[in-house]
Amino acid sequence: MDWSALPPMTALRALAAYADTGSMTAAGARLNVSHAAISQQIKGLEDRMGLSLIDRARGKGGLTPEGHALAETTLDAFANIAMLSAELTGRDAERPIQVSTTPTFASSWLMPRLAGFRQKHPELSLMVDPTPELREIKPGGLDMAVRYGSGNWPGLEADLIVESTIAIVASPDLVGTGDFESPGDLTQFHWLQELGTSEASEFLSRYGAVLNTAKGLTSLPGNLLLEAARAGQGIGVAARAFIQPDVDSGRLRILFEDTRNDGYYLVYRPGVMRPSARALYRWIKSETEAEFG
Amino acid sequence: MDWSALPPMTALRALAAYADTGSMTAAGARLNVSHAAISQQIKGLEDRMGLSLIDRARGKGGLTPEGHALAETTLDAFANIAMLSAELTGRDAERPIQVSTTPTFASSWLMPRLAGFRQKHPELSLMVDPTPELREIKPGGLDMAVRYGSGNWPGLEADLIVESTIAIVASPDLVGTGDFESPGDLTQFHWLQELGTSEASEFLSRYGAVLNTAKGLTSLPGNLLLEAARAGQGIGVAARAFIQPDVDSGRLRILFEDTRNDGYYLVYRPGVMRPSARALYRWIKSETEAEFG
DNA sequence: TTTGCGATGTAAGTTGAGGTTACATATTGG
DNA sequence: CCAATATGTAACCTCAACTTACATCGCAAA
Repeated sequence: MDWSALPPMTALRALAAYADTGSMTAAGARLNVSHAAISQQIKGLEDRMGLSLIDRARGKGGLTPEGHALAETTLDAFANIAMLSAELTGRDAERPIQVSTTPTFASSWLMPRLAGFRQKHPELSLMVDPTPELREIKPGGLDMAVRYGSGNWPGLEADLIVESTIAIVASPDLVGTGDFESPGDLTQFHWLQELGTSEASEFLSRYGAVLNTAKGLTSLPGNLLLEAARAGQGIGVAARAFIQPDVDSGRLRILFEDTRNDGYYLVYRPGVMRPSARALYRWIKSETEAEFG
Repeated sequence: MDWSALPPMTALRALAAYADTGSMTAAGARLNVSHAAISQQIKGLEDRMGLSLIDRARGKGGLTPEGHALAETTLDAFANIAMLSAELTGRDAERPIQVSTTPTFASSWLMPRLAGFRQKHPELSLMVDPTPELREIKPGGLDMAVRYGSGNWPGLEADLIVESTIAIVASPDLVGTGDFESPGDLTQFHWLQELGTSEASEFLSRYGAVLNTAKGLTSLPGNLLLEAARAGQGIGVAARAFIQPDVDSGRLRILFEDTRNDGYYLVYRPGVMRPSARALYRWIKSETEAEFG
């Protein structure tokens, strides 16, 4: 790392503020300095780098592509630092814990038990975001996420909390009690597909190549899929761990089971976790250990 | 963005240099300041944040977890800025263009045509890195990458350059000329698996669940897979686009073809691209357009 | 066209953050 | 126990980054 290549931070800050506000005067106000300071800083930066950063021809607020790129990168870099430092100093203690989970995990596991966490930590507030895709986990944003997979998320820590294969299930009312040779034999039935979540979608999208002669396919959110399968409306693909009650009671049969033993992981950034998030982390770990471990 | 929450940059720089070198004296030397300056900056930062960043109990170079986290984030943030600014000022004009591609694309498409690029731009130097995993594309590192997928890489631009499905292929000498109902019917043959690259590995890892009763499976790099398949050593999984010659000449038969129409994408960061990289970008686009588009 | 106003550029002077030097105070290995 | 080496602290210094003041520009209303 060549520190001497770094432009002065004050100048970058001025540029970022200018990009953000669209005017020197406003940028000055934002940073609690005069407009002249902004003007001088930006000019100094342009001199130093030997290229123009703001586009003086157009109406106000114009940046050249280079200026825009530099402002973006700067803003991003500074924001990361600001968020982390807010976390470390505890200035964000009251900010809600933010967790993203797959819809299935949220409805099948988390929601039923949330009251227990609330009771244990009444002072903490929590935001649960059940979305298919994993968004970025970073200081100031998501604290952690629950994802289905093999535990390999580059740059992130991942603790296995619930081991579970993927199972192909159906109501006995639909498929009877006989055996099937391969998933291909099930093409005579209607299929239920989960809307793009990590548990089943890849599995299905691959089998889809084989099953595309099927009798049709309904896509619906994960929490409704099991209900539909129980009602005999089709063949469903679901995480094994959350259908045991249905199997025990005979409402669902497991027709095939993936041999790969993936599972639900608690995913988070390496390093220090803020206290409120750590409380949730410990609670999820102990609850799942008590239940599955 | 709350600018007032930002710690002073000089203090962060001092901390990062300390983390990097493991000593105040060395950090001072690195930044061309005295050791006392480092000491004062770090102490000031600790005061301001209200927590200790360096671990004075242990042997030298010790950072607390908080200090470590802050130093990491700072280093990353500064490095991004430094790299971008080097690009913008053209100070890295002579640095080689760095491209990462999948092994298959590198051996089947890029390598045979590289001489053409060298001839057109003799002054540019190029580093091709054929690796399965997509590493981070950022200023100062990778300029662009060629990946197989559906074109959805969050935060990155991706231009489709070669459309291609995934095909299951084999030599007629091995499987004869008859038809097969489903991939499951091929379990009687030996399979050739590509070593964890994006083209075929996910496809295969899913079918693996069905095919795990197979007669065995050989894993080998992508460029050798086709040779082995031609020689009748097993069933192979490969990108459709690069086996046309083999199909035409009768060396390989296509047994199944994925219905999903993914392809090879040229992946890069949004924003300005440095001139040398832009030259390669344009060359790849025009070559692939002439050939496939 | 003139007038007025808001934004930006430039010059000159001021100030405190960030440096220095100097010295005191650990810590370590021979 | 004594160099030798690293870190903490104090007192002072200096210039980068600011301010204020004024010139300039573009534009819209009179």
